[in-house]
This record gives sequence, structure tokens and C-alpha cells, in this order.
Amino acid sequence: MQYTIFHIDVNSAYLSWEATYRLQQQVSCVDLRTIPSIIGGDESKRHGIVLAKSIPAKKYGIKTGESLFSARQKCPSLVIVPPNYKLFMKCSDAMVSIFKEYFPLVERYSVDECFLDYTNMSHHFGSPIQFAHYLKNKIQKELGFTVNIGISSNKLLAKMASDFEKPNKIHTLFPDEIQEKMWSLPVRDLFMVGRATNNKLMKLGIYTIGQLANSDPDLLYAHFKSHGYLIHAYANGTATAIVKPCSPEAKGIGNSTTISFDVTDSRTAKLILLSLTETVCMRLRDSNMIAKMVSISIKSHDFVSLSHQMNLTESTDITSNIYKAACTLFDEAWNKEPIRHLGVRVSSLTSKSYTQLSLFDFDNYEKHTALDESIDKIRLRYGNTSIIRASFLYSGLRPLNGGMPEENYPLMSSLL
DNA sequence: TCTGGGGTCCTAGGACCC
DNA sequence: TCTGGGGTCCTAGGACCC
Repeated sequence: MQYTIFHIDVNSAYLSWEATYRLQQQVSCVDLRTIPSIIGGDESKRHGIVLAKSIPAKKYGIKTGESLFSARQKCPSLVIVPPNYKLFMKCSDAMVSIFKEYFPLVERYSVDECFLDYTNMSHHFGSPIQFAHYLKNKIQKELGFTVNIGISSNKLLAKMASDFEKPNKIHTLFPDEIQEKMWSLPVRDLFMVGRATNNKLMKLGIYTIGQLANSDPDLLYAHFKSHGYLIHAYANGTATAIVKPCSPEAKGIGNSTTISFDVTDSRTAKLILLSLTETVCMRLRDSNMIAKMVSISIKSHDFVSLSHQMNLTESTDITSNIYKAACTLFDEAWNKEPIRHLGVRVSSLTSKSYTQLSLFDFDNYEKHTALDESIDKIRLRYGNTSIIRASFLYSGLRPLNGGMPEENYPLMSSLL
């Protein structure tokens, strides 16, 4: 079976979306995409990293993920704009609705990337390249931003293709083009070769995707275990996953935050854990799931991370129960180092409809569930801060912490 | 690095059992 | 205990993605 797969990637997504919005709202007549600019977090809250960059900013050597401090050193005139996640969701949704006009199968890989299956659609819409141009132009005309489209016979190659020259370009990377278009690239450009793997590969004398493709899989296994086989297959353009019709069930739900100051006392740390647990549990209840595993993570002021987890005796979605577990975990794990970052996550999720309640706990469960439900409803109607725990009063801390995506995206998997 | 926040997947090592 | 080996389960940490 020969597939035709599209991978759509919004060019500098956050930055393009903000630029488009500003032009449409006539906030400014400057197009952020044409000047050195970035979307960046708030340094005073210690969130100061580059989230997206314009092409002119890239020319200064500015990279996604680097600190704003270092970005500004590379380009003193850099324009820095805070992120507007609600806007980003809207733009993403608008793009997906365009795809859904034509494609029964839209796999939303992330907020700014989709896979589409064009197999057997040529007799309706023309050749893949023709239709990709039509789609790209339609998005630009109706929504105001540009995308790259990669076309191939599987998801991996389509994704690699969309990463070639940018912006506003269409590329193919069919199996017979792999040698010519992919093998000369640095191995770091291959999907699933990150910094650590890249460093190890370089020590083995493997610098290009072609060298990786032609190296001995057993040697790779010896150094990288199963990941070695994976990247060897990817370097050869082999991947088997199909475009998924809908989002897979989430495996876990977590929120974490970098605190604007170092936390040195457990009372403050636990308040922050509560604010994180509140959002985690709201999302958990919203997805109609219950969790058996609770984990916390702590990053200290000197960037040393640790985590700790426990299985509950029974799955739950009750805020106070999960918070209790988080506190126990924190007390066991914290080594009294000043804390920069805290996280709460639940996993081992099952559908709530299969809940089995122990007889002893039934009253308690009913009471807590009724409370959580009422709080969720009030927050939904009057806003998230309309009802907060008394312990947050005068604490100077946010009563709810962590982003809550309005829609759950299918999540990224290394298997393409 | 003046270094975010949301995820998934894999593995080494320890506990426990036979 | 001057002792084996194998299987399974759990945990913490680290790799990767956007």
C-alpha cells in the first residue's frame, strides 16, 4: 500500500500568529516577521526563554529555548513580545478547521503541526503538490500566516521534508530522494536525534544522516539500546505509523511551574503544590478519568531535579486526596535545598465510569466529589479565581497554577 | 545558560518471589 | 549464609518531542 502523507508546519508559529494578530488589529503597522523579534516569557518571573523567533532574529544566531539575556546580547535591538496562548489556540483551531473541510483524517501532532493523509485523493483534488499549494495559499489568504508542507509516503519523511527550506515552501522527500535530500544533512537534524545522542554519535565518527543510515545497527544497539535501532531506521526513511484518526487517550496529566523566587520553607512549597494540584485535578475531572499514580518533581536553585512517585490504594480524582499524596511525597523527597521549580503529575489513568468504591470510603467520596464539582462549576462560570482556598489569602501566591489547554491534543510519540 | 511547560518512552537497578 | 539464577514489578532518572 502506497500512502501519500502531508506534514504541515506553521512557520515560527507563535511569532507568526502574534504578527498576524497585530496586523489585523492594527496594533502596529510593523510586521514582527520582518524584524528581529521573538516571543519570550517574563524574566522577572524567571520564565525568560525564547519560545519562537522571527527569521531575521534567527540570522543573529538566536535559538528557541535560549535565555532572553543571551538573545538580547546577540541582538540588542531585539523586540520581545509575551506569549498569548489563547490566541495561539484560536489560530491552531482555525487552521485545523480548514484541513477538516477536505480531510476525514487530521492528526494534530502539536499546536502548530498536523499530519494529513492524501492517499487516494488525487483524482478529486489533483496531484499532491498541486493540492499542497492550494492548501498553503488558502491558509495564507484566509488566516494570514504561512506554513511549510512536507510530502512523502510516510510520516517521518513528510516531517523531515517540511523542515527543509522555510518559510512558505512545499517540499517532497520520497524514498528515492532520501540520498539526495536527507543523507547530507547533519545527524542532529534527524527526528529523535537530540543533543545527547548527537554528541555520542559524533564520538563514534557519525556526523551525517547518511553515515548513520549506513552504519552497523548492532554497533548502534551497543551504544543506544533500542533507540539505536530506531534512529538507524529513521535515517533510512523507514517508519510504519499511520495517520491517526483521533487523539489517543492521555497517559498522564501534569502541571509544573518555575517560581519567581527560591522557596525555602515547606509551607510555601505545599501551597504551590496545592495550586498545581487544583489545576491537575480540574483537568483530570474534565477528562472523566481517575488516577492511581501521583508524582511530584522538584528542581533546586542549582538546577538539580528529582522526582518521587507513589501508587494510591485506590484511583481517585479528588483534589484533597491527591494533594495529600503530593505533600507526603514532598516531605519524603525534599532535601531542604532552595526550590526553583515544582511539579505535580498524575498517571495510571482509567475511565471514571469503571470506578469501584470501597464501602468504607463511600460517604467520604460522595462528599469530596460534590465539593470538587461545585468548585469546578463556579470557576467555569465566574472565572478561575472566583473561588480560592483560604490558605492562599494574603500568601501572595497564585491559587491556581499551570496551563490548562482548552483542547487536549494528541500527544507526541517518537513513533512515526 | 541569567536556562519554560506540556508531554511520551526507555532503562538500570533494587526488591521480592520461587 | 563462604550461596544461584531467573522472573516480575516498581522507581528514579534521562532521553526525546513541540
